[in-house]
This record gives sequence, C-alpha cells and structure tokens, in this order.
Amino acid sequence: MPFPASVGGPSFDAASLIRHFSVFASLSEAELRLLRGLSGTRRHSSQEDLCAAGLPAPPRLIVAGWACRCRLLAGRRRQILGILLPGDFVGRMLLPDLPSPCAVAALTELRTVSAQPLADASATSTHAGLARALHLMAYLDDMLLFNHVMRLGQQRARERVAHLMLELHERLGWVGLVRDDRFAMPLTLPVLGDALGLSVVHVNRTLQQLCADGLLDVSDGVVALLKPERLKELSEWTPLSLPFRQ
Amino acid sequence: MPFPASVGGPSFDAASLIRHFSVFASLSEAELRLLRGLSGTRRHSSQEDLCAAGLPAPPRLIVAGWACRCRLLAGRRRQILGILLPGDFVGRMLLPDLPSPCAVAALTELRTVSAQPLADASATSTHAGLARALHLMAYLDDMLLFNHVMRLGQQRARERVAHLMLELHERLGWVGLVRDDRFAMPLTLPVLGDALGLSVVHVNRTLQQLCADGLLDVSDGVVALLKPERLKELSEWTPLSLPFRQ
DNA sequence: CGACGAGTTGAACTTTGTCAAGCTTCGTGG
DNA sequence: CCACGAAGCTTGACAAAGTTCAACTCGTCG
Repeated sequence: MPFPASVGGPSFDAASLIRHFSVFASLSEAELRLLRGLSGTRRHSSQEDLCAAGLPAPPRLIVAGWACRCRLLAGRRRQILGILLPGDFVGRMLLPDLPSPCAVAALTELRTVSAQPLADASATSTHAGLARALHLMAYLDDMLLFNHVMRLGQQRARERVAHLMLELHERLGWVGLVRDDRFAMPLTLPVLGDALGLSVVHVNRTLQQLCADGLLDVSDGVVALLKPERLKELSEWTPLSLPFRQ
Repeated sequence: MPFPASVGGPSFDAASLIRHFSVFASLSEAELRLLRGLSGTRRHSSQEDLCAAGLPAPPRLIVAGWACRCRLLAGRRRQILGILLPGDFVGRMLLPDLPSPCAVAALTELRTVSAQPLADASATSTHAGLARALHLMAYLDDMLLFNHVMRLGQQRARERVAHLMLELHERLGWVGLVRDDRFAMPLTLPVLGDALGLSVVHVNRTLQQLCADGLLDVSDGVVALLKPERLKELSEWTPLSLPFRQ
C-alpha cells in the first residue's frame, strides 16, 4: 500500500480558486479580478521550508501540492499542526507582519502565488467581501484545529485515521479535487504519523485494517472512501459545512 | 490531593485588566476609558453553559473564574479545546456574529462583563490599539491551540501535565494571579482528563508522580511549581512571550 | 552499485485505559 | 440532626492500545 511521492495532484485554476472563495463570501467584480490576476508563481520542492517558526510567514496562496504547519521537537520529532491544501494560505492574511508561531513545510512539490495583493486589498475598506472571506478562512482554520485536538485527545487510531480522511475529503471537494469519493493523497506514513500522533508502524496497521474492513481503499497514492457513511459514523464526523455565504 | 471547587480565585480589577491588555498593545486614553467602563456584570454558576455550539458566542470578558471551550462527543465524553482564564473573552471578538464552532462552559463560578463596547469600538477605525490588541489575542489563541495539539500528539502523560501547568502559570502571571510560582488551580481531575486526553485515574497517578518527584506541589487547590526549570526541560516548554507591544 | 527513504511484519515491551472498590466531602431533604 | 446521594479522589489488578526494535523488501536517485 505505497504512497508514491506524487507531483502535487491535479492542478487548480482560476475558476476553482474563485469557486473556493465563493464558498466563503460573495465577491465583487473587482475582487474577482484581483483573484484572477494573482501572479508571482513560485515552485517549491518537497520538504522545502516555506517559513521558519518565528519569522513572518510570506502571504502566499497554494495553487498545487500539499504543505503543513508543524512544530519541531527534540529528537527529530515533529507534530503536524495542520495540513495545507490547494486554495489555502501559507501565512495568516490578517496581521501578516507577525512572526509565525510555527514552521510551514512543503509535503510535496508545490506551486504558490503571491497573495500580497489580497492582503493589501483586504486592509482597505473597499473590499468587504474579500475581507470577510479572509476572516472566514481564519475561522475555518480554527475549526480545523478543533477537529485536530478532538482527534488527538479523544479518538483511537482507527477513528483518527477515518476522521482525517473525511476532513481531507471535504476540503479537497471544495476545490474540485475529489471525484466519486476518491482523491489523490500524497502523504507518506511518516507524515500521517506526525499528524495523527501515532507511530509509523501503527498508522500502517490501522490503514490496513480500515482497508481490510472495506471502508477505505488506498492504492497508488489515491484514497477511495468506500463506505463514507460508515466512516462518518465510526469517527463521529461533523461536516465543516459552514455558516458561510451569508 | 483534593481540588476543592474554588470560588473563582482572587478577583481581577480594572488595573489588572488594563495591564493585561497592555501586554498586547499600547492603548490610547479613550481606549483605557473604554476598558475601565466595562459593565453589565453577570454571574454564572459552575458547569453553566455560556454558549452552545452553533450559536453565536456572546462577546463577554471573564473577570473572575475559569471556563473552557469544549466539544461534546457520544457517550458523555468531551474534549476541552482550551481553558479560559480571567482576562479572556468568551466569544471571538472579530466577527462576533458567527456561530461558535464549540461550546463554552463555566468550570467554576464565574463573573463576566459585557465586551460589546470593545467589539463595537474595534470595528471603527478610530481605535487602532484596541483592534490590534484583539487581533493579537486571537493570535495568542492560536498559539495556545498549537500548544494543545503538540501536547496531545507528541507528549506522554507526565509531559502533558507539566506543560499544561507551565502554560497556566504563564497566562495567570499576565493577570497577576501568580505569586512565588504558586497559583490557585480549580480544575478537577475529570476536567484535567478531558483537557489532556487522559483518564481520570491516569491524571491522578501522573500528578502524584510529579509531586513525589518534588517538581510540583498540589494542595488545597493551589499548585506550586517547585522546580520550574526542571519542568520546562522535561516538557520542552517554549514561552508564549510574544512579539507583542510592538 | 550503494544509500536512502518508505512500506511491511512479528515480537517484546510500555503506557494508558478500564473496572471495581472504598474513601471523603458536601449539599439536600427527611 | 442525621441519612442519603452525588461528585470527586485514591488504589490495585488487569486488559487493551500503541510503541519500539529489528529485520526484510522495494523503488528511486546519486
């Protein structure tokens, strides 16, 4: 059940980007132009640090590939604090001048664009929709952190894995990277272990168990949720579906 | 080693409140007046729900007592997502209209005041210092969540407990509730268990161990850090000391 | 070719949870 | 005033979950 280092998965175009933002707020024509006009593309290799803890995080938007926020500990251990997908920002957009409380690292090859124009525009009062979208994305970040804490504090390995897969499923769905409950999942076992607070060995066994039970299928870096309802039940999943689009 | 239900600990006056905010930003005279003028005091009994998940959280400031954000799960389990101390807000101050992604419950008897004037003022552009303080307090919330994730994901019982005590120590210090590395700690073992993702039995054993080792002393609802340096070392503590006061 | 990183597997070991019982304190109602 | 129940704390014995260690495989990349 290998997870080959993928090349960042299917790409992500302006239309998807706009659809993504539209989940959060309705944008004016000027704001849509701003989104379409994002540029300053940069490529990052897998494992590359996008930001060190303590330095201000560059305001960039991920266009392709996966990254993570993480905290490094003694003895080359690390805790992954959150997984960043296409459509997510590397740094906080509100107060971008602050030192980042954590490191950000690429988990796959990555493509990002500069989000500086968005940070600038949202600070002016003429882009209310954009500002609201950014606020809501920060709020979503908190919900994801709450999910993460809940998984680590209350769930066993089996439920943790199931819950994380459902979360990725929902988030990737927002940006059009899911088809028939299947999505590219470039995370290696060590990475999953660091995210879920489990040893590599145990993540391996747990995933195999879920596959053997016919709930999940993992092959070639693609995850298929075979019995989504059963997975939701066993992991007490609650949708992230938000009070958005107000 | 009992933790008697305390009465919320020593109170917290306008001077402490101002000192607390001043950790985050320098405030104008008008903003200080705003803080001093906060009113609409309300008392809450222990266990009382201050906010249900999914409803907008009332913008209130805790003046005395402890509360928590928590997520309820099947089988009367719950995960405590964060502990709220005097000086903390019940709801998010930025975008207070959003449904709260979690419940908020009093852990002790509680006294709060309405923070509506602060929410209103920070929305206008004439109170930059206040707005900055609120943003930084939201940023601090994130750092606390990161700490929490790190504890749950990477640390064993002993380190988790030590790390949490150090965190409470630092935060309570900001609001003047620490003297000689000692502070009132009204959390019961069940509450600590829900926060740390451990069973009551194991929290008990772990605390006893730390006490037996002379690192900690707990009696009568008061925690004393006997060897703070040793505790910091063993739990890989990093101070929350912030890039604040810019 | 060799090193490395990832995945896999079994076995021993550790940490933590569960169960069960007994204790104290405290508040309530007879 | 006492009896009672509810919550919290404590302890021991046992079971379950997860970690660590070690060995082996397989690709990939230099």
